[in-house]
Amino acid sequence: MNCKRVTIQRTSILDYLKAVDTHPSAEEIHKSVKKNLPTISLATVYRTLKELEVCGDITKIKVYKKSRYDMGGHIHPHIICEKCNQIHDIFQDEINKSALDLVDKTKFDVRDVKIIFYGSCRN
Amino acid sequence: MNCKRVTIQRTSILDYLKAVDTHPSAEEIHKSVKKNLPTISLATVYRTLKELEVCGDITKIKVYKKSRYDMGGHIHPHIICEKCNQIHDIFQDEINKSALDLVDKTKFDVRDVKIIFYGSCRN
DNA sequence: ATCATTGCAAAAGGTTTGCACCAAA
DNA sequence: TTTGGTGCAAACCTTTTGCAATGAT
Repeated sequence: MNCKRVTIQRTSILDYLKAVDTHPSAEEIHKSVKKNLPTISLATVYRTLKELEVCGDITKIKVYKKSRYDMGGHIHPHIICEKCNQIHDIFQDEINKSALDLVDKTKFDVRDVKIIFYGSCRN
Repeated sequence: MNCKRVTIQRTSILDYLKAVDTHPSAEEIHKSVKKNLPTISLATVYRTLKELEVCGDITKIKVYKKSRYDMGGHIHPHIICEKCNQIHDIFQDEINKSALDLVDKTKFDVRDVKIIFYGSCRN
């Protein structure tokens, strides 16, 4: 972590994010981390998540009103299932690449793409 | 409009959205429509926008905390300029199409894609 | 006359912030 | 010791909602 100080709160949050392959919300993260660190506050979770996002270590995905966080190693598209209300990762790099290739780079300096599909998974 | 009743509020909002080629927020829409219809409330703007979105007539784009609305005829990618903080339309249909072609449709029933580029425009 | 729509004000709900205290360096 | 991090509670801000009044059909 490229923070100035390594605290138990920060390492706990990061450990949790590393361990999990879902896309938890701040509240879910808070609830889980609290099990081993009962005094941690939601505010700290938000502050840490913001840092991690700015550093590019995690991706924030807005679903309805809540933000969900993804610590998947590299940027990839997601699909939001409107039936089960879950976020699924799509590990097809070509999608991101082809979008980046196609966009008109004479008009824009592109830094990042977020691609979100909406539909339903076949669970 | 496929609403049950045609009111001056609804037609005003729709007329405004049709006239404009930017991506106004609910507040901006409210402010503009108010000029000719001083009593219209923000709540009505939100209620109307929600209807239009459900009907598929407009697209909602979240930027930071606010929602912005796009009534562009068909779905297309957007780029959010991190310098001027504006949303620009990208009219390159191939981007959406290639994303839709690439995503694994054996696992998902895809209804819609939202593609947002982040970067800067060359203004 | 009916009942969807409106305006108002209050509530909701996720996220941020001020501040005093605490702890990593 | 210094100064960044934390917890708490209050504030924020956009969006939603309950309700009585209004107006389209």
